[in-house]
Amino acid sequence: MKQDSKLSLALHALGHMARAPGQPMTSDVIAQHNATNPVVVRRVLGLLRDKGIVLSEKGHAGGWRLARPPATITLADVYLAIGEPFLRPQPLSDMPSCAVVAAMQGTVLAAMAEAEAVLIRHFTACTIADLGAAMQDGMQQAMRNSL
Amino acid sequence: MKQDSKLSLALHALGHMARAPGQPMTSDVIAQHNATNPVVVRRVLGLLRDKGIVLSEKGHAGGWRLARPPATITLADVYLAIGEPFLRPQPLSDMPSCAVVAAMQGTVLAAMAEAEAVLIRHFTACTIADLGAAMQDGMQQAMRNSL
DNA sequence: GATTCTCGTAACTAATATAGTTACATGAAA
DNA sequence: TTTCATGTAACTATATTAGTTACGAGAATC
Repeated sequence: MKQDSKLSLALHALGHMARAPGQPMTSDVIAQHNATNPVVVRRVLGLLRDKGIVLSEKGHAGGWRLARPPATITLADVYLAIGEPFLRPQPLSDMPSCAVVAAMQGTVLAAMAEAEAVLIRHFTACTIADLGAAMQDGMQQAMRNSL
Repeated sequence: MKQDSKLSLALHALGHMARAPGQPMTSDVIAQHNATNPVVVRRVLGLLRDKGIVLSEKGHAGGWRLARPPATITLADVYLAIGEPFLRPQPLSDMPSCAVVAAMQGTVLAAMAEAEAVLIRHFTACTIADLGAAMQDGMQQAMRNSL
């Protein structure tokens, strides 16, 4: 797989679920869509379950489905549920022994925090329903190739 | 060392150079300031040299020094010279086979690009001279502990 | 000229993070 | 009872990054 894999895996799965809410998808099917392993899928979607974004059910006709209407789930919800922010402002040392380091940290951390805020603001403006809707829109071409 | 180590190593070194422009610092001294190895320092500062930010000289009284006045070197210059952006918007696949993936990529990449732009805008507003100046300002406490 | 100091760089090792895999337990429906 | 699905631990594989060793080359000093 690739980098940012958790977020893209999650969004991909949720986008499909948004097209058929209530109908469960198995880890196996999702794994095939993403060319990865069912266990990896469970690990990632487990994070979303902990945040009340999806539900999982065992046994026959079990699998994963949305816990809420797709229009109420934003990309920000998913991004934050994954818990691996792109920008992670963390001081190199809590008590910098050197003033240059302290000045540097302050500036860099502030810039990172603001960039992360911009990221989340964008993600808040987009819902899972929007992702699912993309398939109905003028993208029949891609739709034909999709699983 | 830690993550973001190249940028912090570079800014730390440049901050010190800004205090005594023209006076070279050796890789060894810089390495000690950062609890790392002289070779690592040369690798990082070599990137800055390629971008005309610092100069290196061999032999006696050699070492590293600023190639330009500290007030003309912004954090953005350094950040870009390092070549390891915090946000690296890169498509997971150039020709997504699934419309959900395509929609997701578009949204996520756009958000990342904007966040990166915010980051660079902040970094452009701060120069190496500002970092060096932090030592003169009301931080004598930390200054006493610094090398 | 020989020595010493410094960077330049290749090659290797170590540490870390991430993803992938195997294996097995648990629960639910057929 | 069988089958299907998740839950999770433990291990392996891979990639990235930093650290290290070693040695070459240039420049100043002795």
